[in-house]
Amino acid sequence: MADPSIDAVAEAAGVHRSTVSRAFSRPEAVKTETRQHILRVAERLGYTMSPLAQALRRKSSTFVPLIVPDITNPFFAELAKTMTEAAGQRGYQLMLCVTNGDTVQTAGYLTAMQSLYAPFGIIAPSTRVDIDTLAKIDFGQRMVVIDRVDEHPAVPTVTVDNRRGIELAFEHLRSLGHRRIGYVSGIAGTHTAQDRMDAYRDLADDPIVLDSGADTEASERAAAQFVAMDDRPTAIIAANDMVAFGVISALAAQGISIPGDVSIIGFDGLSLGARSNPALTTISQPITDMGSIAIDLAEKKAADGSAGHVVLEPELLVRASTAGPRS
Amino acid sequence: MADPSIDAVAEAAGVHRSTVSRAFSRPEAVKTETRQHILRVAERLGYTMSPLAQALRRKSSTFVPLIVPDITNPFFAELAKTMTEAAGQRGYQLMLCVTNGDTVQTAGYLTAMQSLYAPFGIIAPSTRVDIDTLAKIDFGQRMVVIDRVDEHPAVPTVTVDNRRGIELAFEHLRSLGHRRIGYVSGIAGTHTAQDRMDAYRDLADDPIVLDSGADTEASERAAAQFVAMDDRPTAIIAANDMVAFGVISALAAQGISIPGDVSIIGFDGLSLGARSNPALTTISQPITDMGSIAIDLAEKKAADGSAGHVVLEPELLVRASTAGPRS
DNA sequence: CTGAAAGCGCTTACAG
DNA sequence: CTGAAAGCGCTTACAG
Repeated sequence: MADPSIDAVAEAAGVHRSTVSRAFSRPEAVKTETRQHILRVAERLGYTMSPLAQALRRKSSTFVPLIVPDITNPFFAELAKTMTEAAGQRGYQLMLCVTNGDTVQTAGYLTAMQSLYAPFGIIAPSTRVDIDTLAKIDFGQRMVVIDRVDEHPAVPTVTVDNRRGIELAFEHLRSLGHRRIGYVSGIAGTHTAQDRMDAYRDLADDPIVLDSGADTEASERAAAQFVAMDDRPTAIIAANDMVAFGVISALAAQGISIPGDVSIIGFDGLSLGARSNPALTTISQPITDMGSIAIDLAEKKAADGSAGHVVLEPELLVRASTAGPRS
Repeated sequence: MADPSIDAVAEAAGVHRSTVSRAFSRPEAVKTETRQHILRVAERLGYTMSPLAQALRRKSSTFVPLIVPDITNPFFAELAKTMTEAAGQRGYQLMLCVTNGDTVQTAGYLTAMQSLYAPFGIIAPSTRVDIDTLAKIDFGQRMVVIDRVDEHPAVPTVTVDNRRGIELAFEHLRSLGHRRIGYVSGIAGTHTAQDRMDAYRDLADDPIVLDSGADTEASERAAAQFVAMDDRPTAIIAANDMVAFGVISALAAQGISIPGDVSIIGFDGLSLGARSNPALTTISQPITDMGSIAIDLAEKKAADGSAGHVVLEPELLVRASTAGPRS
């Protein structure tokens, strides 16, 4: 049997469909008695309102897209999880859009969400979007991005203080006694990656940047490079946890022991780090906060046009991949 | 400016809106000349059809839900990725629904998708749904599940041959010279988990089942148990890759070397296994095929009511976590 | 406080 | 091959 429509409820309750509509969306505009009667009838009939019809009529829906480049990357998966919850609590339906780094795909999602009357959208960091073309499409004006966006101050953003994170990593490593501290970066091109790298270069006494990239081979290159060095660093800061995992795997395959021969610290605070070998010491980002803050910023912009820029504090999370240098 | 509607295109092209509609959805029903003119005008105006209005009118949409318990689990993330692609190629829009194991949430998604006129849906393995209540709701009749569902042969399913996978693991380990082969399982309760465990018990000469569960602590318990044994197994089969990672981490923390002291083989074939320490030997599932097959099954059922049951072949993927036993 | 009417953007028999 | 009409399930000024 088909779902009952608003007219079916109206008829069964002996009122006009506009009254049924009000009973749900503006309860204070309907006499209590009438409303309760309607609600009861609706309940009995198993009525649920069609979000489609509602969105079409209102020209606004509760679908909010989260655009990520790759859901297979645990960082985005964790972000998606927390954002799904944050969105749900506020009455939105998060729609996960995976672009695989394809700019055309991204544009496609944007126009699709526009036709779905999404109130706003969230763009995850390192999603390749041309912010300028974004500015051209109407829906583009309603995106908040989880990254820095210097050129367009009107775009709300939420980020972690990457410089502070790298600083925490140095503090931890130095307090352990390390002096020669290297760095391995992931894919270049995002602000986040850039900020971490810049912070490393500023803060290192003697910067040693190993070969980088996000694929497994890049990790192997970095490991090979490390092994070939005369004066190896005693500790390595990885641009993010996934890079750290890759480097640890490649280094261990070359017989290097962690943290015995070299300490490694990651960045992101993935829960996966708890079950890696060794458990990963890392700089953790408050991913959970990011989700709700992103939504807050979007709502705030919709309300008064203001573009907030929130910067969150990272934290040191000590596990087992760092120790004092071999004496 | 608002998106142009079908009427705007019709007016600009000097035809009736029904003709515009046909030009898109039943091109062969419109004179070539007229159609090309309409398409040109639509293009110029930047017209995109409203999926909302279309679904409402047709009472059918292209939204297909993929219901997963936890997107943070890399297996589901990989499944989501491949399914997104498979769906996209066939003109569907995959909507990822994360339940966090909550049955009420799941039911909510189901009714939501029903009101969105989803043609069908996919349920990932180990998603806790009461198949019987599923049978009651209308949309429930149009789900395909990626797991075994013995009680309801009318539900299309796609699975990997779990028994064969465990067999492959034994073959690999035995050919390496292992005789005492243990097992660590994940969360119990799914058919998949059950099938793998049953296969292990059948195939082992002398079953040794370590403490199990999916959390980090369970891994630690399993490791502690292993360390305390007088006659330790020389190899361990883990019910899935995530469990393998956890056990390796916990074992290594106790000073056990892998594969030196004990070989470990996983099950799933996550790409993450390539960057674990050591890189994980595993039984890989054809996750990519699962996505497109699930959709095929759904379409087939919609077409002729038949419920297909596809069983896929697993493969041995040798990496670095297995080796011969210490002699 | 409630009803009647118009309309959101589309599709699809039905005529012609 | 094309147009005119009805209608999908809702909402929201406008009357009363």
